[in-house]
Amino acid sequence: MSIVLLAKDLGLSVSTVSRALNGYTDVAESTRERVSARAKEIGYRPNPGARRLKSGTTSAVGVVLPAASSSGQVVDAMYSSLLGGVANEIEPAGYHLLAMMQTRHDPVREAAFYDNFIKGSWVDALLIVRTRVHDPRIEAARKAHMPFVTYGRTESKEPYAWVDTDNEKAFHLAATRLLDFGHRRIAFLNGPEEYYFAQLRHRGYIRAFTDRGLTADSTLILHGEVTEESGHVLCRSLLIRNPAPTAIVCATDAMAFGAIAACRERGLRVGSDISIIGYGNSSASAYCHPPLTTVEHQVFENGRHVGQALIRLLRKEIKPADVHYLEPVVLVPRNSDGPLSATSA
Amino acid sequence: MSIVLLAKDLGLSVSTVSRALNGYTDVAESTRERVSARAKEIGYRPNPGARRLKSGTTSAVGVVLPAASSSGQVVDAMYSSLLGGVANEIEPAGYHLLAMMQTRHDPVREAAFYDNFIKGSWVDALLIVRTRVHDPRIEAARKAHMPFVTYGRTESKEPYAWVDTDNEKAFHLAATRLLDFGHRRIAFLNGPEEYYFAQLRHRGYIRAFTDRGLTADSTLILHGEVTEESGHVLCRSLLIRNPAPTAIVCATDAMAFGAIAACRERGLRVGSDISIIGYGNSSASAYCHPPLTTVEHQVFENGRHVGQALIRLLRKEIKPADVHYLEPVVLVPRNSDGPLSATSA
DNA sequence: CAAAATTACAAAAACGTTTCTGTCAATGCT
DNA sequence: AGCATTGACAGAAACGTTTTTGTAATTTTG
Repeated sequence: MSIVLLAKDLGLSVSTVSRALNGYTDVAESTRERVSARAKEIGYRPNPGARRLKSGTTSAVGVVLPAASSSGQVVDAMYSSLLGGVANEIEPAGYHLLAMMQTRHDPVREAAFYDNFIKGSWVDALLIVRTRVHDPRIEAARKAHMPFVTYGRTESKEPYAWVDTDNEKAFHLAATRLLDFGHRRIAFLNGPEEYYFAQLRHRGYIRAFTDRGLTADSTLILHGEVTEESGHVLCRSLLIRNPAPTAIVCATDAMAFGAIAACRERGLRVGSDISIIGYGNSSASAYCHPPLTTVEHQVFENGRHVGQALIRLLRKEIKPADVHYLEPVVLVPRNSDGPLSATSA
Repeated sequence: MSIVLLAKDLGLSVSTVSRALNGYTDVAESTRERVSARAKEIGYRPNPGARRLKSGTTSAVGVVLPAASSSGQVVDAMYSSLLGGVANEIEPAGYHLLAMMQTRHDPVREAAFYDNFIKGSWVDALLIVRTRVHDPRIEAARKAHMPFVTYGRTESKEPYAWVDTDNEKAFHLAATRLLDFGHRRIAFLNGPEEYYFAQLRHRGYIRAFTDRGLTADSTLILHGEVTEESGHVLCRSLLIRNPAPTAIVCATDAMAFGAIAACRERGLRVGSDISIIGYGNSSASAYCHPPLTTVEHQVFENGRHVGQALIRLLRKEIKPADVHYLEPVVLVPRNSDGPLSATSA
């Protein structure tokens, strides 16, 4: 069912039908209605390939799914929600989401991958996730004049479009809460150093100490994957120290679960003997034992902001320098932390 | 950089260059090498839109992300892994993954959605997830001659391509283990009835009883979303009964976490006072308290099988009737279950 | 009222491929 | 030698749109 058949059926020229369907002003309102009515009737759908060839646009936004760990087998579960939020916003605007997979954690191949993808004109815009402190992907997209939004920020001289959560404030809040409880030996199970979010969280954690004239003990800051496994081994290494930390703030709820398990193995009661704060407010965090004090993080909602930004960028309603969304931070107090007890001090 | 520039550069005709690049036999081996060498040199990439228009193929596989709950805001975290596995397999073959979002849980709109998508020739093949007992999407894809693989099975007279986990065996195993422990009042927190996986799990659970001449108490079978929240409220409703169940098998680890929380609220020690078995072997299941007895479920790996099936289907190397992959079942015993204690009996 | 402007449509080129058909030389066969 | 076959390439149409340009008829303007 092509446009030429539709035109023939209507007794109009192909160009008029095309212009009618695409909202041009030089077609009479009456014929426009006649055209769209008949189009719907016989189920005409413009061929995306032809449209794409002619107009040079793809109606697609690209994203590459990063493997969560070095194993390359896992994808961070968070991306389900993020992509869901993005798709939710871009689809009403006629865009689809094209997902690729980054199988290996290899900077050289990554550059070639992105280059191939951008130059191949597969998508009209890009969503860049898991931003690193210095991220070459941003330069690559800018050079190719490909609109993009990053989820997470990066160090860049040029302005760019980003959506992010307030990592610094979140961990400032968490550490401050623990300091208020009287804790001083507060460990920090952070994510991999190369990611910018880890850097920002580090900054917030440090600032909580300096804000009250204290200095953080840098030996209590550990880096690792944001998984239960990693949280478990990292926390174990912390607990055999002397003196051991009296509180731990974790980069994700998953890490916190691992840490809680490690504490339990040592006979420590989480919430009284030791305090633990997570991040993400995952649904599990409300049902674990003890219920986890954590920081709200609405990934689906952030995805919606990304999608909106993408659309407005594609429509040139806004400049990259003007799209910044910083998710506000809310701490969710539960029972995994508390005042420094006499015993642990 | 189009093929005509490349042809001009090489002093060959466009058709010869095209045929050289696409592996036709009527081009000399020497020229083929010359062409591909020069193509790589000047960075020629066939325009996907043009190729798509001419050949009618899109190099894309479609999948629609179902909203997890009726709220329509959440996407099941499992899909990250599944899509990761799929992408991992189809990308080396030159295919991408096109993801859409099903915002509403509405059968009528769903049909229109799929119809629009299939007819619109956006993708070469489809991945259908969250199969229901009777699933109209399968008939729609078949009618449109669109190759497809389902993740999860359905009731269908005609053969079709599917990848699934052995739901029936998994819950037969879990229930049998609890029966072996001496439990008889074994509740089942199942997923929504409309999904076929729930039906199969039900069947396995029932068969565990009948296999040893027992009959399951149907009032102990509850249906709900596969979330912590749902597991929590369902389990609570179970525990106020008299007599209460002495064991619970859950459709997912998440449900089990909710159930564990409900038990703890009632002062029940999970693993001795009451037994709980989950499903999925999520990373959290190993670190919660008590560590959860569960059933292995490798979603990424299943995704890879889906991807392979899709590729072989697209290459017509195999017929839909011949692609069936049933993930083997392995029970992971941990500490959340145990023998029926004298007190609870 | 003639000229200019506007309205509503049509013709045709173009996007960059793929593939069908054609051609010419070289080779094989009887 | 004469004819059919094969090998290696070229020409040209076609895929289904969008968009530039063109052109009548109608309306507005001075």
